[in-house]
Amino acid sequence: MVDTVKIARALSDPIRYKIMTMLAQSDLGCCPIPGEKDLRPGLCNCELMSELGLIQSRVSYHMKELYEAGLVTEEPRGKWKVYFINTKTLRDFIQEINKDFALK
Amino acid sequence: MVDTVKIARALSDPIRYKIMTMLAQSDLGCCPIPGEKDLRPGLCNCELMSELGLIQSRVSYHMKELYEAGLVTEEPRGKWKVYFINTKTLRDFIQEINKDFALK
DNA sequence: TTGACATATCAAAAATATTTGATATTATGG
DNA sequence: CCATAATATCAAATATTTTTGATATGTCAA
Repeated sequence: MVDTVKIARALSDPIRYKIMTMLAQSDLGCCPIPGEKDLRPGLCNCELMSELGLIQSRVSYHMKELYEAGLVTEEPRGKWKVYFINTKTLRDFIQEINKDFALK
Repeated sequence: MVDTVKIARALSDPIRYKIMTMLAQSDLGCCPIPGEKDLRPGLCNCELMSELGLIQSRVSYHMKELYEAGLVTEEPRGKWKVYFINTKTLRDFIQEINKDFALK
C-alpha cells in the first residue's frame, strides 16, 4: 500500500502543495519537441521556476520530494523534463485515510 | 475552508499518524468519572503514554499539534483529558484534496 | 566537437521541528 | 488546606528539513 505518512509529508510544504495544484490545473502540453504530438498536460522546471519565482535547485529539490512520494511522474522531453500529477497515488492516499481513520 | 497544508503536516509525523489510528479504533470510553455515563470512545494522555512508550511532555506536544490542526477534540474529564478523533476535519481535508487536485 | 542551456547533485548555512527534563498549573481526594 | 496525580509549558539540546550557491551531468544545435 501507499506510504501515507510519506505522502502527507510531501504535501505538507506550501510550495509543494502549490506545485501539485499547478500540475492539476495545467491543460497545455509543455516543451513540445518538433515533430511530436499529443503532449499530455504537464509542466517543466522552467515554467515552475518562473511561475513560483524560485531558483532552479530549489525547484529541483521539491520535485524530487514529490517524485519520491509517488505524487508526480516525470518525462524527459528533449533537454527539458516535464512533470505530471499522479492521481493514482492521491486516490490511494485518500482511500488509505478513509480506511485508517474509519471514515466510511 | 480547512488548512490543507497544516493538516498534512500534522499527519506527516509517524507518531501522530499512529495516535490518530488509535483514536479511530478506540471503542471504549476512557477515564470514567463515578456517576457519569455514556462515555464517548476516546483516549487519555496516560493511555497514549503507556501504549506508545513516550514520556508525558512528548505526548502533550503531539496532541497539541493534532489539536491545532483540528484533527482531534478534547474533553477534560476529572483530572484527566480525553481526546477524540475529529472526523469532520478529515472529511473536509479529503474533500479539499479532491477539489484542489481535480480528482473527481 | 563545441558552446549554450536545462537539470541534478552536493555541501554548508539557515530555518523548523522534535525531544527532553524541569517547573508550573490545575483538579482531586483526604 | 495539603499532598498527590495529571497535564501544560518552557528553554535547551537534537534532529530534520529547506535553502543556497557552486559544480557536475546531460542534451541539443550549430
